Amino acid sequence: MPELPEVETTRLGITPHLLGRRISRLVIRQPKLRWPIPQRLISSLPGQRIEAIERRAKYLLVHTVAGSALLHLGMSGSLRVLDADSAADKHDHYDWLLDSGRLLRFTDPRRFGSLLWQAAGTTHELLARLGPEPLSADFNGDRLWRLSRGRSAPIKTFIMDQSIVVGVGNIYAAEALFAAGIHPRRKAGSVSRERCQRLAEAIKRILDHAITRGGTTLRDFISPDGVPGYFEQELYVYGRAGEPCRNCGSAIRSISLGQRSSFYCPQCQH
DNA sequence: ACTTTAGCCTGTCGGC
DNA sequence: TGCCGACAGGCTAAAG
Repeated sequence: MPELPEVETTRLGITPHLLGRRISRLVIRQPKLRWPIPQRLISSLPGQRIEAIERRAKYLLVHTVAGSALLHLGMSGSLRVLDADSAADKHDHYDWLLDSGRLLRFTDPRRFGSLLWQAAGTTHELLARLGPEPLSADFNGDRLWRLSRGRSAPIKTFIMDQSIVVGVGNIYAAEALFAAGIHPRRKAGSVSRERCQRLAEAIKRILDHAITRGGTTLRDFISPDGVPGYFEQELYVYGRAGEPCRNCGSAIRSISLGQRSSFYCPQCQH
């Protein structure tokens, strides 16, 4: 479910409920997520006060003086803030009880999400090799062009590589390539400097816009406030196989790249 | 050094 | 109605 805009929407939704609150207790019903919830977190987090909430790639970092909890939503995860007496459902894997009388609850049917611990002053291994944030100045067309030289991987696979740029998942990769007029299967190394520029700009514009629209609602994405995202209505190619291109009317095609479905317009993308 | 594949899980949907 | 395979928004680790 969640790509960068959904994670950012989640961050914005939970922050006012969490900031400055103390975590009184953890309730863990299912410790086996993408990785097991570390014992270090279980012993360190209770009693801590939440100092800040940051997003890095698709991770949410909840900072305390002892260290930071890293929360990842995986494919199907979501976070909500509820009253402390709210009954837990089948896929509600952990709760953080807060001193406000509310709780932060993680729900994730597929259990690809994670809850990890980063001790104060250290960087978790999973964050250590991440590429730049797509919305930062560190990520730009020149960098994309430079890193892609000599690379034979499809450009779509390339921009979904978290060491190149973070936060670009299947939906937004497809949309950005459409906006830049680039065929998803084109070798990354054969994309010109000018088109790398356009692609980087498209990634920024589309992600930024999706955040302002509250993320994309597909299947069951609901922001922490219960408001669905509205970006779905603005998709040009993702999930539109056989439907007419909004630009030229050609039928949108679907192909498989690296076991992920990819959508593109055969007329507008080369 | 890069690219590809397998795998972590469950739910849903379409076809028969 | 039920069974079965295909597929789903992420990402890492291992294999090639």
